[in-house]
Amino acid sequence: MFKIGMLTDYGILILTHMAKNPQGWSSAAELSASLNLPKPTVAKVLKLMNHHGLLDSHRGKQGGYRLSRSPGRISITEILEAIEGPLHVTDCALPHASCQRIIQCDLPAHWRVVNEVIHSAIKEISLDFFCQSKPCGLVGYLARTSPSSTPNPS
Amino acid sequence: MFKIGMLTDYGILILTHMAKNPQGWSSAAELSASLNLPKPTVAKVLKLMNHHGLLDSHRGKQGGYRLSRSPGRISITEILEAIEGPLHVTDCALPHASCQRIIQCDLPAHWRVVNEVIHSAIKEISLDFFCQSKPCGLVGYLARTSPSSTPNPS
DNA sequence: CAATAGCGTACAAAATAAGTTCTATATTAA
DNA sequence: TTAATATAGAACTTATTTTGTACGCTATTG
Repeated sequence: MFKIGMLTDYGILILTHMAKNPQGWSSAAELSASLNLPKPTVAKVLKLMNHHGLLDSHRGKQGGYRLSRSPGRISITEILEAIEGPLHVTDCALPHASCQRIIQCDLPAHWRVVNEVIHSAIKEISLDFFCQSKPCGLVGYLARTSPSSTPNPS
Repeated sequence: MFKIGMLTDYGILILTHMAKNPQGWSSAAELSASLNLPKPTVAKVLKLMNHHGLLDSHRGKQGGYRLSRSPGRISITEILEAIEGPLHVTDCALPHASCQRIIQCDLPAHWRVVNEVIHSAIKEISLDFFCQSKPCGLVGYLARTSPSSTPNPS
C-alpha cells in the first residue's frame, strides 16, 4: 500500500548522486554507469524530472542534466509527482471527478481531506533529507527545516 | 500517485453503510444490493476486513457481518492495510529488505522515516470521519478526536 | 436435512508499470 | 561544415499487479 514505483526509487538515487556535484553536468550515460542502472530507464526518469522543472538540461557534447535548485528546495512531493503523476488517493479527490457509482455518496470531499493530510505531511521533506548519510529521525529534521509543522512519530 | 484501489473504495462505502445499523448483521448479498456493487467483490472485501479484525462474522441463515468496534475506533490505516496490505512506500522500508541494487545506498532508513510520517499523519482519521454527511475540514475533526496531533493543511 | 451464508483457494481478464527502441533535434569540437 | 555526442519525444513490448469471478467446502438456522 502506498508503494512508490521503481522509477521513483531510481529518481531519488539519481538526484542524491547529482547533489554531490551541483555545478557539473551529469549525462544519462554517466549516471547509468555510476549507479548500475539501465541507461534507457535513467534517461526516461531524467526526462520526466526535467519536464517538471527539477532539472536544467543541456544538449550536445559535454551536455547533460543539473539540479535546477538546491537540494533543500526540492520537496519529495515534487519528485513523486514528476514521476508518478499528481498526488491523489482517489479519482474522487480530483476536482473534475466523473464518478461512475450508481448510488450517491459524499466520499469525494472526505478523500480530498485525507489527500491533503498526506500531502502536507510529506511536503516538508526535501531532497537533502535523502542526502544525509544517516537520517537523524524526523523530529530533528523537521525542527531544523520548518518550525511550523510538527507531526509526532511514535 | 498514492491512489488507493477500487476495493478499498468499496470497503469504505461498505463500512459507512454498516455503521448506520451497528447492531444488525448485514450479508454480502444485502450490501451488494443496497450499494449497487458486484456481489462476489463485496464478499471479497468483507472477507479481507473480517480477517483483519474489523468485522465480526456469523455464518448460516440470518448470518452476515457486523462492525467489531465503534466507527470512531476504526482507523483508516487499518482499513487500508486490511485491503491493500501493509503500508510501506518501498520494500526498502521493510525490516527484512533484500535489496537487489548493486551499489550500496542509505535509502532504506530514509524511506522508513517517510513511511512513518504518512502513517502517523492519517492514523488519527477514523471511519466516523467518513460517516459525516459533510466533512468539517481536518483541523476541526482532529481537534475533536485527538488533542495531540496538529497537522496544518494550507 | 435442506437452505443460507461465510471461508478459502484458484483463475481469467483488464489495467498499469517497466523497460526498450527508434527517430529527430540541438550543441560542441575538430 | 561535418562528425560525434547527448537530450527530446513518441511508440511499443513485456511483465506485473489489480480486478472481478467461480467453485467446492464448512458452519448455522429452522
